Amino acid sequence: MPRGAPAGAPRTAPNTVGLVSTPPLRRKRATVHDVAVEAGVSRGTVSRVVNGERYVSDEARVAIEAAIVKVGYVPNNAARNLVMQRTQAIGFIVHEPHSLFLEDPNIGEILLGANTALSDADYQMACLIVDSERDTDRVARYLSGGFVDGVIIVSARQNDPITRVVERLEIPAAFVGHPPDLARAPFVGIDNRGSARTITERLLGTGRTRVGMIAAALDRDSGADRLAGFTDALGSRFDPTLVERVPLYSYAAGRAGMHALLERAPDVDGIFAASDAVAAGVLDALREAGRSVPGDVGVVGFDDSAWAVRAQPALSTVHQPAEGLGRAVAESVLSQLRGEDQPVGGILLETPIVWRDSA
Amino acid sequence: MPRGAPAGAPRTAPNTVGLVSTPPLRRKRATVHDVAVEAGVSRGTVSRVVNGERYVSDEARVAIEAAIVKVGYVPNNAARNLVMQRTQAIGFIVHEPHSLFLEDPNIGEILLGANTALSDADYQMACLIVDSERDTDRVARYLSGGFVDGVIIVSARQNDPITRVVERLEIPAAFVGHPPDLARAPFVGIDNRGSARTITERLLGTGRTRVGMIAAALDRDSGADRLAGFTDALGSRFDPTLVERVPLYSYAAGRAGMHALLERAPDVDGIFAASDAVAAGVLDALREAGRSVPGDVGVVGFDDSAWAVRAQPALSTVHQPAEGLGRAVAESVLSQLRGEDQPVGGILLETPIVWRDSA
DNA sequence: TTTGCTTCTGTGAACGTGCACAGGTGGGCG
DNA sequence: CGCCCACCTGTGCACGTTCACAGAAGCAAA
Repeated sequence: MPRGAPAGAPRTAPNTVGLVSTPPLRRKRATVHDVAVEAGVSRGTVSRVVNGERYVSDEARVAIEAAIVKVGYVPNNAARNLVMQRTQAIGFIVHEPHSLFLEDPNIGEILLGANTALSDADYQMACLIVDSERDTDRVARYLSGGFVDGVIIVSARQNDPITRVVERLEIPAAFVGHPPDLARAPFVGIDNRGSARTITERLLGTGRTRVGMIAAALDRDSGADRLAGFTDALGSRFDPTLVERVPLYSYAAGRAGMHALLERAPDVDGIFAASDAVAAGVLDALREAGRSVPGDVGVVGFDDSAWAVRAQPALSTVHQPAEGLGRAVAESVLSQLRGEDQPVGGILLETPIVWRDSA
Repeated sequence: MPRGAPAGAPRTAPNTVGLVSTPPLRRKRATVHDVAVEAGVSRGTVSRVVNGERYVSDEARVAIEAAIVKVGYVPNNAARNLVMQRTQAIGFIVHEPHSLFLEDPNIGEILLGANTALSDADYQMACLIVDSERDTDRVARYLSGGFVDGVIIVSARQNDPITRVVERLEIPAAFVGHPPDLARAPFVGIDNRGSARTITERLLGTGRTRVGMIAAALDRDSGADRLAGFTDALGSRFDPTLVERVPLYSYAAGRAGMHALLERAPDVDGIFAASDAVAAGVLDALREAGRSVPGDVGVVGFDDSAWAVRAQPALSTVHQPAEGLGRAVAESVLSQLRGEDQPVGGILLETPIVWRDSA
């Protein structure tokens, strides 16, 4: 990528030197033509230098590079986009209510990671947050309008109308998390099932014998996979009565779920919570029931979010590399744009376990 | 006059009819020219209809509108931006470490609000997160490159180099929070001082006699103003030994600060924490020191973030209309772009007090 | 009839790029 | 010498839009 170096000397007006005072309006930006005149070459040669093509003499190259810094040339994106038939923008689609967008720390980190990768590649990120039905229409129209070259989709639902639009338009796309109804779309994610199995095994390793789970969001692949991993780890010791299902990855759901589970199985001595927020609710429920953690009950969470360090005691949990996910999903879209063929089956990132005080 | 437009018949490819099967590549988007042909008018008239200008006959208008939906015309942004000399993008600059960007709930909400207002006005938002020195250079170069028509700046520091660049380039800009070194820049914010005074008065109204403050981020106007409001409320009763200063609006800083304050003044019975995150740290520190809340000590926070409802007990706090701030700051930039003159002195939004259980 | 004004329409010229193509040089090889 | 090829350069066109301008039609007033 050519980087326009910051201008050194201030430019004088290109037109005739005269007495007419230049009005202090918008000073015009230097174009490739100005650079060509300054360097004594043609537009085409400047273009070749700017885009790093072959077949330019060293003499011309140094003259042009000097001219570029002298006139302070920066390529005009609109003109370039027009002729190249692209927009140099990637849509970042989040299909969540606004409130969850804020409460879920992962989304913010994914956004950050994606933004970093995109801006490194001189792409812009267009945030499209889908909350209401109205938003769905708006985003669908936006996508059809060709305002973006590709899209990143976070937390798509089953039968998501947005996914349909993307599919129909054949826009390069990549998902965070596995979209169940689109087998062929590239995605990045973590091994929810394997990670859940591993941390459950660690929890079992502390000598617990009655280990239960607060399972959440079973309509998502992440929720279902975490439950599956839990089941894997327990093997023949698995007891379905020790699993409490709650709808959302939330503090409130975790607290309510734990109360319900304690009612049913007071002898439980270990809990795998489907997320850190759920685990925070579990901790409070246990405290309200007079159980100590990790003395009476060991608790582990999932995500390694701000909840984890903030909880009391601090949570043992699975670290989710959210920023890395964002970076990876952006790279995937960028790679498609470059016309490279994609790895089948998606990419799974590592999820180290962080062991703290709660188990 | 639409002269015998072949309405109805499907359009064949413009090139020679032959046996060469059209490759299933990118289908070309309809242009203003296609619409003109379809409606039997000229490009200029179509342009006038699209941009809602005067001097178009009703006859032509309906024909063009029908043609637009028929061929599925969407204006090409790159072409429009090229000729209009604009980018239709607004930079959203956050000068914070990545970690704080995530921990501070306000920033996410401000982003959301700004994004809503911007996309309603058909503007794109380009997120520019300044963390390292390297980022500063990158963003400065980006701004100089003319990639945005205006900027929104969140939490600028004193002597911020980014602010300098914006100033020099004379890009339309608006700040969230008052930038101390730029008297003339439009900004939106809240009345930190007044709000701090009000909630401190409420706290005093519960009968507390030894009320202290954990003051944070005194290098920002928000931090300094909150301390000033606290001082205002106490008047002659103000005791400087009851103020503990911490660097950041963070949980950890709040907890450490409260421990330090308790060491110095064990008889404190009320605390105004500079933010909810700080207040959450204060609550934990008090619990660790064996004090009950609100029994022994009343605690109030600031922000009404997710921390507030999540804390135990739930925090009494000042509600910060973060989404509204985002919307307002975006409107300010948009208004400048329209060439309207700006209200001097900035805009302050209302900050209702939310009274919960912690005081 | 001429003149002037308003309303409406079409046309050519930008805007700043990238790319295809033509053309020019010089050297190696038959 | 003639030919081909690799290297280098300049020119014209296209991308899709907006805008300024010219011009036509209709009408009212001189």
